[in-house]
Amino acid sequence: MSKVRVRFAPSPTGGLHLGGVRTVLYNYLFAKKHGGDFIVRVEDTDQSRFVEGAEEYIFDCLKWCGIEADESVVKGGAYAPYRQSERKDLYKAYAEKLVVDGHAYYAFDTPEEIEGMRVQRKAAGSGSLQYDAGIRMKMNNSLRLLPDETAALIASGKPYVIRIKVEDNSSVAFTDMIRGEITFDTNNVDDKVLVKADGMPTYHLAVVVDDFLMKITHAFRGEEWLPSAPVHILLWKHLFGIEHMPQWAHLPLILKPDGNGKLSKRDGDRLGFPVYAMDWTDPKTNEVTKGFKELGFLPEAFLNMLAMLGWNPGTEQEVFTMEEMMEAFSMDRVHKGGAKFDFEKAKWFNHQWLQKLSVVSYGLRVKAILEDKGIVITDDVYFEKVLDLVKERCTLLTDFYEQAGYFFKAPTTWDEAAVKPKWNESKNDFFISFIKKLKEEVDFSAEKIEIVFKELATEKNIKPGELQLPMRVMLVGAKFGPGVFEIATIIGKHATIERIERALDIFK
RNA sequence: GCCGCGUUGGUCAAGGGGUUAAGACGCUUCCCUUUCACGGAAGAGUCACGGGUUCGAUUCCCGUACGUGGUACCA
Repeated sequence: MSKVRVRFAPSPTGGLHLGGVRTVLYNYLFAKKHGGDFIVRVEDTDQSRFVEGAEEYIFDCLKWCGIEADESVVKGGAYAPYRQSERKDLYKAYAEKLVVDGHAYYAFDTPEEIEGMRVQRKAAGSGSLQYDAGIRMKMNNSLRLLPDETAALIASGKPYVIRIKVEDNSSVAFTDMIRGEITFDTNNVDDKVLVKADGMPTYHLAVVVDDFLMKITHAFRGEEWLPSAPVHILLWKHLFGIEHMPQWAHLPLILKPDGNGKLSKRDGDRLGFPVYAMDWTDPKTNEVTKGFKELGFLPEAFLNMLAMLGWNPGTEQEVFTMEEMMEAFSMDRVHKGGAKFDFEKAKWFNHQWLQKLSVVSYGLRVKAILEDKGIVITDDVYFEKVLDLVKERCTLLTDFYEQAGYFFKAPTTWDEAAVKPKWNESKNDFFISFIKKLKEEVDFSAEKIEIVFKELATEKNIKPGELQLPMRVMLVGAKFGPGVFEIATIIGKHATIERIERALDIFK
């Protein structure tokens, strides 16, 4: 068997959606598992939808995911160029060949004429509104026109498209790696446009030509392409021979968590979770759409979560490294049905991965986030102590700031509602005495502080429990976080005393 | 409308003619913790429906329902 070659073929029209990343992943896993090549080909044949910066953004996302293409517009390769707009002239020749062989034809119909045909067919009660065998001999195309007329029309500069001629009363079948045998009746397949009036190929022609030229062996794409598969198969048959066609797999869709339908960017905005891999700024409106990266996801967790959304190894393992995924992945274990996206589960994956991270790696990532918030780490020993204590409390990288911010900045607001209602003179006394004792204390370990605290509480005849919450609020500002005495020992004697004194002013 | 694809707890899912129908997320309760998380334990919750085939169907077949995708000179 020839070397496995797969491709991801995005259109540079905006942010990179979850489903797109998953398609990348499955392609990549499959390629690497079989020692093959992963190619990224940019499908920019629709100039009207082209968005500035989208292509670069897609590659940034891949980079963040740690996925590098073996061949692409940035990397180059033996089959360059990898941008379809730069391959424009190539496609036309294949379409012309199809015309010569009788598998395609020139069509001069204007959009209005086509629309008119649809209205008429509908009025006549036809089930089909397609441009197909049932109607094409009534349309303005080279099938109906005399050769001279066609030639004259083309020579006159009349805009035209090239359409595939789909034979009726036939069937086309192929084997999908996920779904098995799929058959289509050609009566339901219309004469799709292959070359547009502007000379650009449509997706249908371009994928087939490029997959052939780039020697693609396996083609994986979203399920939304299934209905147009017969067109592609027919093209393969007419142009290159069905035996050279790649093996297809149509991946299940990722659905919105609530209600019905495919997950869209709008669902993320509405339900408060990201849909794009990274922040995407629309160049026209400057509107920013949140990405998983900026929200505090680890790429490993993001990919892991995506892998499990539609694929399952059949074991109980859920947390996978890229290497483990490559090992375990197989296309026949990909689900047929779409899966609803669950942000809670996504966060669970991130938590798992965060805990797997080494202190060094965790620290590096967290530092960057803190710096964005204006906290610069100067004391690494101190930082590591904090990290060790707070590490497991974070689900997202960005949680670290709220979970540990008080280690770097004294609180400026306090949860007074949690303290004041039960605050009294004797508690105030306790803390004043406590400060005194702390000042004398040389051993400022958590254990020692706790002993001092509890002894003093007993002496003053107050339950330690009633004092711990106020103490926590004094040090943290709120009622969360690790053990109070551990916090105290880390921030140190000076800061502990200072924070208690400060809060005492507020509480009284 | 027409065509394609799909349907195991709320969600992701394993399984597959005879099982107490895995596991995970979420949820509830308890333990840990005089905070909040984490962690540990327990619990509730399911084979869309109707016909076949079969000794037996959640599993196979056929319908129905529902969902989803396509039906563009978009990808």
